[in-house]
Amino acid sequence: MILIQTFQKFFYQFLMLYRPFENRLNILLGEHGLYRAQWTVLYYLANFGPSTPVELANYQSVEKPTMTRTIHRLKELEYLETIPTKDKREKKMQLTALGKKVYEDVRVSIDEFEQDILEGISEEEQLKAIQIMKAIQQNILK
Amino acid sequence: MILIQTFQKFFYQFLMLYRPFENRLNILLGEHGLYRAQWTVLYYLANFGPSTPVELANYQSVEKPTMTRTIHRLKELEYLETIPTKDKREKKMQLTALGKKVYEDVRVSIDEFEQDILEGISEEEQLKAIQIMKAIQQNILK
DNA sequence: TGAATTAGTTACCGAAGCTAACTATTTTTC
DNA sequence: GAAAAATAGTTAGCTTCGGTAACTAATTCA
Repeated sequence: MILIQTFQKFFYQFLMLYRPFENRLNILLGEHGLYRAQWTVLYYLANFGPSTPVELANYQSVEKPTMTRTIHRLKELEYLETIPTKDKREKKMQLTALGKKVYEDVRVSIDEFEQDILEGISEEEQLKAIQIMKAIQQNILK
Repeated sequence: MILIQTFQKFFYQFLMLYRPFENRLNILLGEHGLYRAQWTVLYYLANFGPSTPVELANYQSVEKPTMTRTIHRLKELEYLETIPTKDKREKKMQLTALGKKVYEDVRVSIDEFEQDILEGISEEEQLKAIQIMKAIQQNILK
């Protein structure tokens, strides 16, 4: 008789939630010509202000070349622009006016989607879950 | 003044946890010559018993061709075998003895990893989080 | 029994990870 | 202050793992 342990179930459920979430997210973003990786960059810049590729890459746990590519696509779309800094190696990025507008537009659809699938989960529960996920993330990164 | 709403934070944190988790998982699995997609199939068969590719694909929210490929790789490794059924279209899969052994071996490493990164999260909190993730998954799939 | 459905496959494409190796700056060290 | 080390970013090339379209073989339905 095999007993599935709680911690095993936890991560299995985590993976099982990720796939359908990303699927629906990509369909939604696709309507605006965007993908998940691009969206997370827009989100970061909109909420945390101008950043360099290295900051973005570290924050999102991807390698620099991955971030370079994502940023170049967003630049082609003219959603991002570089702002000069003292350090000439750095390329600090910020949203253009167009980028901000697109972010706000997409935000409306995503809000609707996210609120919809959080149906039945109280704000208190959401906050608790955020706290747990943050703690795990920190355990992984430390 | 912009206020980030709780539901936005929830999914942002969800995505932020996924990347480093998958990174570490893939490194761990890599030591055993496996990848995430393969691992989730082994997990399913070990815990839920023999299944068809369609069952696996539906359960994991991927398309049939994606599952075909993952299964073929696991078959090349001789971790899976087909068991005959009445319906000759079906290819019901189960773990071979080798597959079971590999699953158990990898399970030990993964257990250690998962318990490690759940440090500080009580079982009660884990159960609550599982329940929340399941509810969201069902909201997405319905 | 003929039509529709279902299981599985093949071929092909794309997003988004990765490493290795490079250039151009900046910082550190002696 | 010059040489060495470190850091930011890029390019090239690879892999995993998603997807769709189109197909065959078997089963179910009308």
